[in-house]
Amino acid sequence: MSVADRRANFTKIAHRLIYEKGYKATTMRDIAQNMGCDVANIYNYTKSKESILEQSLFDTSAIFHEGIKKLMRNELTPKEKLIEIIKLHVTISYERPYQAAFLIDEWRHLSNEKLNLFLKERHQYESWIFDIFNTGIMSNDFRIIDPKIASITFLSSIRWVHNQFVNGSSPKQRIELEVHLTNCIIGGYCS
Amino acid sequence: MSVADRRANFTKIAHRLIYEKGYKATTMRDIAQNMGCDVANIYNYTKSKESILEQSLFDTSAIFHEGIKKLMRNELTPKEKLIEIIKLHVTISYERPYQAAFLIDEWRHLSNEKLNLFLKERHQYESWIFDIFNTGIMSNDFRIIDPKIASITFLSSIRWVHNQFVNGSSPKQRIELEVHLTNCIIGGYCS
DNA sequence: GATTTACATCAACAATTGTTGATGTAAAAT
DNA sequence: ATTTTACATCAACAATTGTTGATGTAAATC
Repeated sequence: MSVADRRANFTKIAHRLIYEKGYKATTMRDIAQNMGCDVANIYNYTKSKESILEQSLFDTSAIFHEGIKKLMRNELTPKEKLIEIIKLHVTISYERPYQAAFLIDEWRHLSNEKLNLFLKERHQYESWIFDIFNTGIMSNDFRIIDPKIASITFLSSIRWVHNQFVNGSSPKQRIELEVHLTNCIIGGYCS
Repeated sequence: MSVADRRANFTKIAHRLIYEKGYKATTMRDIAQNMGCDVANIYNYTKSKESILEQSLFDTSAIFHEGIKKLMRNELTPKEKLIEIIKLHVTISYERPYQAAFLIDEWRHLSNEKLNLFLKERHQYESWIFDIFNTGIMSNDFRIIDPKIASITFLSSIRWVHNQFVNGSSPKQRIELEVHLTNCIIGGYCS
C-alpha cells in the first residue's frame, strides 16, 4: 500500500463513519478503531477532526460549482439546464455519496468563519437555480408558479439522491434514477 | 403561566435547539440556559436527554400512521391517495416542523431497542406508500416505472417540507406549497 | 392549616471528548 | 549511509458531557 492509498483509506473510513453516525457522534477513537490503530495516530492523517469535515465540504462544493458554471455558459434552454443539473447531482452523488450527504446534513458543524463561507457558496448555487426558473417561467418554458418555491422543491427532490448510492449501486440503477428524475421534473415544472 | 404551559415551553425550547444544532450538539446546559434556569432543573421536565427525542419521534410517528391508516381505508384511487398523503405531510410539517425534521435527521441517535422499534414503524409506513405505487402502476393510473424508485422519490420530495415552516409561514404559503407539490406529483408520476 | 406537588440552586460524580508531547521504528529520499 | 518522512504507541491534559443527591422554597391540593 502506497502513501496515497493509506491516506485515501483513512478518508474513506472517516467519511463512512461520519455518514453512518453523524459528525458529532463520530469520535476520533471511533475512526482509530476502524483503522486498527491508536487514537493519536489519526493525527498523522489529519490536522484536526473539523478539518476532515471542512475539506470534504469545500472540495465537494467546488465540484458542484464547477459543474453548474460550465452548463450556465452553454446556450441551453431552461429545461435543458435543469436536466443537466440533475445529471450533475446524480453523477456527484454516485461518485461520492458520503460527501454529497455532508453538504446537506453536516455543514452546520463547521466553526463560525468556515460556516459563513460555506453558506455563501451555497447561497450562490441556489441563486443560479433560482435564475433558471425565473427565466424559464417568464419565457413560458415552465408552468406559472412562484420561482422561489419551484427552485426549492427542485433542489429538494435531487438532494436525497446520495441515499441510493451509499451501499453501492449498479450503473443500471443509476441510469434508471436519472431518467425517472428527469421525467418528474419535466412533468412537474414544464408547460 | 400554568403547569401545562411551562412544560409546553420547555418542550418548545428543547425542540428548537435540537433542530438548530442537532441532537448530539445540543447539551442539557444549552437548554437550561435558554430556559433561564439551572441544568439540574431540566430534570424536573424530562427524565433524560434521550427521552426528549424519543417522545417526539414516537408521538409524531404515531400521527403519521393514524393519518395514512385513515386514508388507506377510504375508497380512493391511487392518485387521490397520493394527494391525501401530500396533504398529510404538509399539515404535520406545518403544525410541528421541528418534530417532522427529527423523523428525518435525528432518529439515528435513539438507543438500540428504541431504534429498532422506530425503524420498524418507518418501514411499515414506507410499505404503504410502495403498495400505492404498485397498485397504481398495475392499474395504469401511473406511468410505467419501478415502484420502488417511485415510492422513494415520492417520499423524498415531500420529506423536506418542514424546512419551509420552521421560521413561521403564512397559511397562504402553505396552500401554495401544497398545490405545487400536488402538481409535481401528478405531472411526474401519473399517466 | 397541612401536605403534596412543582420548581429552583449548588456542588459534585464518572465518563467521554479532542488534542498534545515524548518516544520509538520502518521506509523513502538524499 | 544518513537524513528525512511516515507511521505507530503510550500516557496524560483540560474541557465538556449527562446525571444525581442534598437542600430549599413557592404554589397547588387536600
